[in-house]
Amino acid sequence: MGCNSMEKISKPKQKHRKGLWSPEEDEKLRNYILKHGHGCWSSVPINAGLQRNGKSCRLRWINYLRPGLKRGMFSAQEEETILNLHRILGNKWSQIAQHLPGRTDNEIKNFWHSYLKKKVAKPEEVESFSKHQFTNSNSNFQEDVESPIKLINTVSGFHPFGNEEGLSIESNQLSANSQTLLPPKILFAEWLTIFDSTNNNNIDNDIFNNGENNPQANQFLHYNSKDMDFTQSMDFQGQGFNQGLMYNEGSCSSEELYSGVGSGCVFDSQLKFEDQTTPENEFGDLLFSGDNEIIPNDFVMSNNLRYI
DNA sequence: AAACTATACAACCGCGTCCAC
DNA sequence: AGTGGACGCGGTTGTATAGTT
Repeated sequence: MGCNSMEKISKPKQKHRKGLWSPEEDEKLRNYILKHGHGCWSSVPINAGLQRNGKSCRLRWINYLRPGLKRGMFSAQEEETILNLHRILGNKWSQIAQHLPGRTDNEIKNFWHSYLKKKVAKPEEVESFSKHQFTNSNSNFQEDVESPIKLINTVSGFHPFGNEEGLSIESNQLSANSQTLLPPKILFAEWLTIFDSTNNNNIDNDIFNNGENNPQANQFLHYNSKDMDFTQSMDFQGQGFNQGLMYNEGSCSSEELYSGVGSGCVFDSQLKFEDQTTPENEFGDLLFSGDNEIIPNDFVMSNNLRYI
């Protein structure tokens, strides 16, 4: 899956290093992926000159090296988001992480085990929180909540469907199929840097032109970042679509993107939507709601997926 | 100062799923 | 249809550091 035959061949057996990553290893991995993309993870350590297995490289990249990650303390809002989503979804850390831009599932999981779990275990400490969030705090939340989408909106400020009336889910469906609660998951089939809104340079233009004239840009077009989803890269807090889609604010040149130091980058891609019983077009409306039309109006619909 | 304990978080492991062959 | 490899997820372990005795 995801590896072509050329990438699968000639993998020498070697003893893989384990344990903490050194700064040198981080540097090798970062440089390699920013330059070539990860492609087939099992080939990454070989090509990058690392004595690790592909799985370890993938984890290190996703949880630590990937651009756009937040570090440091969780905010009160993030904490509330995790608590509420955990009530609905349980230990679905990856799904919870989709609502927390810049946070990884591993980070959220650790935060839960080290802090939130204990907090929830002490009812007096969460009582005020529960009363604040839900009008009827003395009974089962899953039976009381009137709209799961409203809940998600409340806790994360995220309005995936434009209006909550667009989705009606009976409350007793919550535990039966928590998948239906999620906003449409949008995956980057290919992670592309498109442009620096203030500084169109040659690389950017070449990328615009599908990398035809620039090998480096062409390589970049093959960057496979299907790990990223749109909720992690889009800023829903009100900034324009022409800025801050990846890092929430500002913009960055492609050099900054390559080096991972930019304060904000704009992505476009062959965006792929996972339709999770959402009404059609409503999320599309959201994507069109900015000053700049970033999504061409040519959705390709299938049973389960929406492609742009 | 040393030993011990608690905590946070990075990383590993096993399993389920997907996909190419 | 069966098989094997790769990926992604969640549970668990390992390790570094801070705090306490």
